Amino acid sequence: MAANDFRRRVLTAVSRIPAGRVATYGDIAAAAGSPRASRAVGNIMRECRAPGVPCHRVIAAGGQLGGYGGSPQLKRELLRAEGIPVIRNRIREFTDRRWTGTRPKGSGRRSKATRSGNGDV
DNA sequence: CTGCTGACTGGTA
DNA sequence: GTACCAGCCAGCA
Repeated sequence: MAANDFRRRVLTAVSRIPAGRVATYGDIAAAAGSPRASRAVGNIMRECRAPGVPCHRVIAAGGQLGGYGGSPQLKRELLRAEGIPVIRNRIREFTDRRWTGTRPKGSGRRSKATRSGNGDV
């Protein structure tokens, strides 16, 4: 089943995040093949059993830090140490630093309809 | 802009 | 089939 497979994709996607950049759970989920599985990604990240997976580089959407097992503030320091200034609970220039995995950043950005029946999928 | 609430989804155990 | 989770988005104050 994809249980192990999905997890592996998520871990791989996270490990692909270059230093100095950040990705959101949603981006990781999308990179894993399920753009709506952001929650599931968070679940997997929490276990964080795989090495080489900088879960601290994975943050919530909007540039928010999101959570972190044990020490959320540690995450903030780690990001800051990588060259990512964090103000309060948000990443500075987040939109410019967010790494989507393989998607250009200058692309769309909520234009209209997104949640309503848009005949997508 | 910031903060909180509410309703939703997707995957794991 | 149920419960759990480190989210995401939209709306409101």
